[in-house]
Amino acid sequence: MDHRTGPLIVLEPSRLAGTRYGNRPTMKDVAARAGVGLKTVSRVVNGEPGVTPETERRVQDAIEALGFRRNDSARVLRKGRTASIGLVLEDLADPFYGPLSRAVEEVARAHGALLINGSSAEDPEREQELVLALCARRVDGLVIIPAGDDHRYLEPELRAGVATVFVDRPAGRIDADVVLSDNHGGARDGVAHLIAHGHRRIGFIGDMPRIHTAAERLRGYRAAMEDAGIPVAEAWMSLGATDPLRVRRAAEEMLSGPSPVTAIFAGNNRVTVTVIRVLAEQRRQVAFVGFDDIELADLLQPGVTVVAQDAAALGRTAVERLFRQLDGSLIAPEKIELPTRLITRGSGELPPAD
Amino acid sequence: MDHRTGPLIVLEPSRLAGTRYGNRPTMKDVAARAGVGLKTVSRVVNGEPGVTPETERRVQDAIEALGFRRNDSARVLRKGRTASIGLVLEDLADPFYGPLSRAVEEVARAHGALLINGSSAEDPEREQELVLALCARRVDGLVIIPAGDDHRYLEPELRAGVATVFVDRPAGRIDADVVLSDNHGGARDGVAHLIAHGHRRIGFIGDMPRIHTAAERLRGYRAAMEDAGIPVAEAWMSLGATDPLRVRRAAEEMLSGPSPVTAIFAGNNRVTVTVIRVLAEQRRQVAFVGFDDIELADLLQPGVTVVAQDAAALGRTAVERLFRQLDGSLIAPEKIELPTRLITRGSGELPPAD
DNA sequence: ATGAAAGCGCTAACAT
DNA sequence: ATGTTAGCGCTTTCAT
Repeated sequence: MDHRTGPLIVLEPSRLAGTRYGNRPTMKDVAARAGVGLKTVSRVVNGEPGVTPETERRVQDAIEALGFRRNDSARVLRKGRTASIGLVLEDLADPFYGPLSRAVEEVARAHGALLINGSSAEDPEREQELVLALCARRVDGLVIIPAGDDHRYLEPELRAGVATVFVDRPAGRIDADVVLSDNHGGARDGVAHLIAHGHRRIGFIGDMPRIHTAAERLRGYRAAMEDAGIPVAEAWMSLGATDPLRVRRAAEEMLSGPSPVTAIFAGNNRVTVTVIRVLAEQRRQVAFVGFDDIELADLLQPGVTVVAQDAAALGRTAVERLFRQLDGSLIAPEKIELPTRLITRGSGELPPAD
Repeated sequence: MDHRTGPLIVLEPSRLAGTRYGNRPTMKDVAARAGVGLKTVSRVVNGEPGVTPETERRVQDAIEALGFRRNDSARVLRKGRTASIGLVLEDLADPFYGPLSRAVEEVARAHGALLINGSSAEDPEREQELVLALCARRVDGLVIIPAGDDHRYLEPELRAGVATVFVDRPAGRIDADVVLSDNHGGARDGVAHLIAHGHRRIGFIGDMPRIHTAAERLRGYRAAMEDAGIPVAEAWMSLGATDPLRVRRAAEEMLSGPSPVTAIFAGNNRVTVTVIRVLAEQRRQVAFVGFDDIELADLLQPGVTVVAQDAAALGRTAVERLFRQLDGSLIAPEKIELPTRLITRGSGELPPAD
């Protein structure tokens, strides 16, 4: 993927045929009906002073009679601010992003801004497409959970003043605000927890290695193993897509053979749900720790020990920083790392089976 | 809440100070730099024919040199279509809405439209605020999971041609497209399932009665009981907020006393997670069926029997209908009801404890 | 207190 | 093949 401006027509109205706004009334229409000037209508609509109560009433009546609603497209064009921010994430349906989106929306709302939301489906080109479409709409700011690792295409936008914060994963090849979880430390703690409970043959199953969080968590795994002086076998590590088939195969492989792993560390919540299914089918007890908390983790037998990150805090921190960029109270880009928390529920405290 | 036009300033840019677009280059700037006319730039940017390759290259170079990005606000103002649709739901963080949002986004994307997303937090006023803000931005269409029960405030918008589809719950006091699950039938089937397994004292815990789905599911419960000739005690039914404390108390009450319920039917996924926790603490085995499927329901002991609805299909059906409204191939509003599916996993097949 | 005129950046319609 | 003009609906500026 290059970062040329390229064909600018990213998202086209396509089949959206039809009449312009279905002939909506404008301020001009309201003015005519109320027998006042256009500017007076504008004053009333925007609650500006300088209108007698009597005039105001006439205008309000006209507004209601016509079903007038201010056209914010025109307003935005004139004012230069859209009061909207864009959120680009990987998949709206992933439960990890639910609380994050909500946190972003809440803060945006508090600042009077709307949220435009899009999924990259973990595809760097689609991420770029989306981000540029949002920029074309002149969103005031962007919260990006990046799929790609080269964001130089954003340089003109940053220069033009689009507030931008990257979340969950760092920006690539540009200098920008970033809010992350302590992926390395969290994974290291989780694996160290397994080691402390007597495990030495520990498997790691994670997402695709090009994803920053996956790579960092793997590093954390390696660090914990090295700290304990345990040499890591290649067969204990499996990175790749998080679809159930791939993960299942990876887990089953680690659990078979002459010296199977006695514990598994899962790199994210999608991996966790599949690994737990596989472990439930095993005769032998296998210890487990997963990155990301999941709903009902406490009710499974055994309870699922996890390294939890605070998705809502990630979103909140990011968007708060974004609005501070917008009001000019922020100078240099920064990297913020939020701590993770080990929650012990049973699965991570099982002893080795052999 | 009235449905007057009211103060139109719903979401204001507030503290979003700053310069207009940070002085972004316009087509005029590009034209000047490339030494061509404004319209030629427009042609290049929009991939229209009638530009020699040589001229096109000059324009492209100028675009890159200046970091130009078309201002879609201006474009929208001229064209009358925003190529965006609004999705108003209850809570972005509720796992039920994840797949629904994603389905809406996917179809929107296929039609070249962006998604603007907002949560009503189950507050009718906030719903109206959001919807009207979206209308002011001239979204081409709205997908609404309504919190309120009076949508007459939308009449001017509908007349103006804003495509609108209600999902999960019906529209109130206006004639509009609606896509629902078969809440009544699903609940009736779920409760009948419990009855078939020998239960007679069955509790129902649901969401607030003013929410359509909650009321319908309660009706389904009553229907099943009546079909079986079982008189329903008031103490067996509890409707209210879905916060864990309220639900816990309701469940514990039904399970205590001289003749406790032997089975519980939960009205939605939020209720389910709490009731399952309560049941896990009971000495006695209590049968359970919940409305909405939940992740890992198959791995709990016993597996959780549910009446599943297809959230993605709800979203997809709704937004597809919306685009058919937009391209004019739709005439009268319709009510579409999608079937639910009973998934037996164990908890619903337990016999009565007494 | 009210209004007229200019112009935000783009596209449509019409020249050349 | 390319450019000119008008105007989308609003806000800004400046008169009255």
